[in-house]
Amino acid sequence: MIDVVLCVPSCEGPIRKALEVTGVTPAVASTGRLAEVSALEPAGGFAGAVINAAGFPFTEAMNLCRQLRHRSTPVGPIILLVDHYQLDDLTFREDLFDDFVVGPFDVSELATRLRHRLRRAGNESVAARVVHGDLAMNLETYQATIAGRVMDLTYMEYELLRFLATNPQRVFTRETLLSRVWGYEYYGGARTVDVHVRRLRAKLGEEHAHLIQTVRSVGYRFGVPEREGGD
Amino acid sequence: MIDVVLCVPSCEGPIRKALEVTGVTPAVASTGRLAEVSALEPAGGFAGAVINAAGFPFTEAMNLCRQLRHRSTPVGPIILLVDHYQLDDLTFREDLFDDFVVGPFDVSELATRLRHRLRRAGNESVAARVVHGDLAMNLETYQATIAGRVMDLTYMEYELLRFLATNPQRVFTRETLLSRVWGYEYYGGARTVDVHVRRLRAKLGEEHAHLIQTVRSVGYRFGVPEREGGD
DNA sequence: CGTTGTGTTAACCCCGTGTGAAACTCGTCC
DNA sequence: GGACGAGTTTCACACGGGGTTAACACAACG
Repeated sequence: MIDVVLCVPSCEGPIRKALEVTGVTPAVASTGRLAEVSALEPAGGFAGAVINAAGFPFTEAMNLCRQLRHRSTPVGPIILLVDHYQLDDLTFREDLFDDFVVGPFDVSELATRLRHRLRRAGNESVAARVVHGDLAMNLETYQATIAGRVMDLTYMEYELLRFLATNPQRVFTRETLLSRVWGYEYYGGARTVDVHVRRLRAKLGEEHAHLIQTVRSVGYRFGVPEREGGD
Repeated sequence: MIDVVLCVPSCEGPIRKALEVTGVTPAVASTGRLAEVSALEPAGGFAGAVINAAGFPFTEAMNLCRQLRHRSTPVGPIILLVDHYQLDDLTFREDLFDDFVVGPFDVSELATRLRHRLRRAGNESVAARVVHGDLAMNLETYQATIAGRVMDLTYMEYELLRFLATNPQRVFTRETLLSRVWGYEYYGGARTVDVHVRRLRAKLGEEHAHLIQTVRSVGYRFGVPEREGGD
């Protein structure tokens, strides 16, 4: 399951970067009205919220915090982005938020705080992922699932599939794959790639084997087959 | 009653100012040895701790955090002072501290965080137990049980198992484990991890040995090898 | 002193990986 | 259309390197 973090009123620059690094998906609510927020909410609720009180009337931000806290389905940790001059306003409002960052916002600090709060809230599944159709690869657990079934991949198989899946629809020659997946100074036969593709297709299973397509006399491509000539 | 906050290794400049503003009394421990710390402790225990990891060997600071957390009379919130380049080192150590400030240290931010954590203290508690399947670890008494049976773990075994169990499903390289569990940079000796894993597996017993899985040419992972949240 | 915990070294074992050859498929040329 | 060849799939096997294991060295502690 992918964690969704509420962002108000926007998710630009360092904020988006920090969310990416942490491995969570932003849901942007520009106004911060409860109705708008609720419409964005995933089934399991938000994993957390990042509220930029610096680009927002401060009392509105506080109201939003209060409302989020009082909902029936509770939101995860609330992180406030504030300017330095707003620090005093936080006093006696400690219960409305869980952490805060002082601008100018730094990507690593923001990411560290996000991770800190999410993990302290018992959220284990903060992890970078590659998801493409029925295929999901968790980069931190080294596990890949196809249509929910765990694939038991070896190291090289995993690396190859990861490379292909992170560049869907693109065709790679065997030489490119060898240099990018195996290493730049790898010296070996091009047949190696074929065999690994074959093993991957076998583990993907009959119905998903076509996810890796052969482009004759060129190389291999990952993704659902497209119509020829449309690309 | 006056709140006393432990300060390591010193309490100068903005730190002292922030403590004054917040209205708490500092107790300075220059070395951070547990004996020195205990001598300073007031009857009711420390209200919190401010540990300057920037002016301190980082792993020593982490060890101090760990020891403070494991004491019978618990310390209040632990706030870490770090330099920007140390942010990455905080990952996977989220349980050891409650908040942090990135240098150069600003008086108002530090004071705000102190106040925030002190007022929130009691509301949130660090899990004193780690439970994962048949494994239960009591972080205060250093006891671990597997399927009800007490495991007689040594310090390092316990720390390694705790680290793995608090980050289930995630794969760690031997280097990461060495730096995060052992705490210092290691020269050679990656086999050390293997041996400790082997000893842990032996103490887990035949039927639970698989709780620590080997991910070939990557590292080790804790957890049941079942399907993950892929859908 | 013995005991216990911890890290190192080296032998052993096994799995993943790469390779060559055979079988097969597809496109092309006569 | 059939023959041919280039490209691809499939298979079996050998090798090497990573992992496991046991035994040892050494420090800390009583």
